[in-house]
Amino acid sequence: MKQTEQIRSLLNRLARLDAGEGWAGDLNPAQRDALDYLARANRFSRSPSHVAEYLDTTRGTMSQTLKALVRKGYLSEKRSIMDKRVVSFTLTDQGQKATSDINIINRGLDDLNVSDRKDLHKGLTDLLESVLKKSGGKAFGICHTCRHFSKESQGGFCSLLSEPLTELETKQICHEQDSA
Amino acid sequence: MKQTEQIRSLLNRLARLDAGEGWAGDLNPAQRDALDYLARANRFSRSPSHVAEYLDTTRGTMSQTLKALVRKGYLSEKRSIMDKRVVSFTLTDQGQKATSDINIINRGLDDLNVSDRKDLHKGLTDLLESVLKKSGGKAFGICHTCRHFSKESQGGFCSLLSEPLTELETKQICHEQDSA
DNA sequence: TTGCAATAGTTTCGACTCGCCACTAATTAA
DNA sequence: TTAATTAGTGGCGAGTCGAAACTATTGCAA
Repeated sequence: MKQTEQIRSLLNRLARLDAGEGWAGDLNPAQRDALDYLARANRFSRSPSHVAEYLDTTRGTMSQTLKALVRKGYLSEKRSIMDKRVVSFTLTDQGQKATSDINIINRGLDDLNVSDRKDLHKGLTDLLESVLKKSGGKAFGICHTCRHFSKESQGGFCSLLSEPLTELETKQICHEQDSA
Repeated sequence: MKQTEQIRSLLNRLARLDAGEGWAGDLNPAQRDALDYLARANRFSRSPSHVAEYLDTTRGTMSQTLKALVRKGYLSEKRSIMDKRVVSFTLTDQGQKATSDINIINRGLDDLNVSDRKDLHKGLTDLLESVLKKSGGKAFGICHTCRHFSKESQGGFCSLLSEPLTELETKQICHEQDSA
């Protein structure tokens, strides 16, 4: 068996072990993935389309998942005033609380030493980058690593959207992020 | 965001990108995962229970998935004579053909250099080992790395099952595998 | 300005996974 | 010879999945 196939197999198996724990509470893995994304995305990146693209699924499927999360009280929904087609989601207190769970992958990573963990992080980051390049997918990187970002005394500024950014926002995921 | 959370997130995102491709043909990701496992498992490790445990799901769910794979012509089913409760699956020609697909993760890995790929492989292997230790899961490792295995001129021998093994079988996954 | 294409989101469809639980049949232990 | 265990199946309700049809809004261009 080729090494690349082994790596792919390991990746999938670890993700399945993670998903097996994703059923905690009344959430399923897909709902948990969506909630985790929304907890880390900035205010320009919280629409059904963005979550769908990040999680590599369709808008239709994601619409259902988000509807379930709203119904269960994890998210609240708001229509944009600027563009009345756009919807944006925010985590409720219950949603915030649900994102801080410790799971089996985190506990497993505690056993690795600092250097190995750093290597693993870099390896996965590099792999994701090359996969996204080949598939044409967006990076969904962190705001302050973007070529449209400029730092200011308090937070920063996005030259693409012409918007000032709070300190917190500069550390969140942006769907427009494009590495400097 | 903590580094362990970032790693978990990367793992899940890569697995989702892989799963997105898993819909190739008339198979869905769960069916493809089961088929991939069966293609690599030895003759003692091809029952619904084994696939279910490997993929961290229930026997009930797996029973359905395997039934779908038989119906679609990817697997054939055989009841054991020794223990009439036991069922074992074998890949048909169509099943064999379906396992050799190249996918986006493999293509992405081609961009990494040999050393980084080796590090990634080791990092994921170590992580899986420590996760399995914490969750009490079985390793499902390769036969010839097992403490019950002894090498012979042609293939080997399993002292646990008291069975001679062909050369090919010593390189397959065994549900009884326990590292030497 | 009207008229049409593009975009954002929703809904419905059929196939299927998922955990859970109840069930049957076969095997093993007491 | 019961009783417990093990292997597998089947059904339930919730929900994911891609695909496709649909509404509403926005943007663009003639």
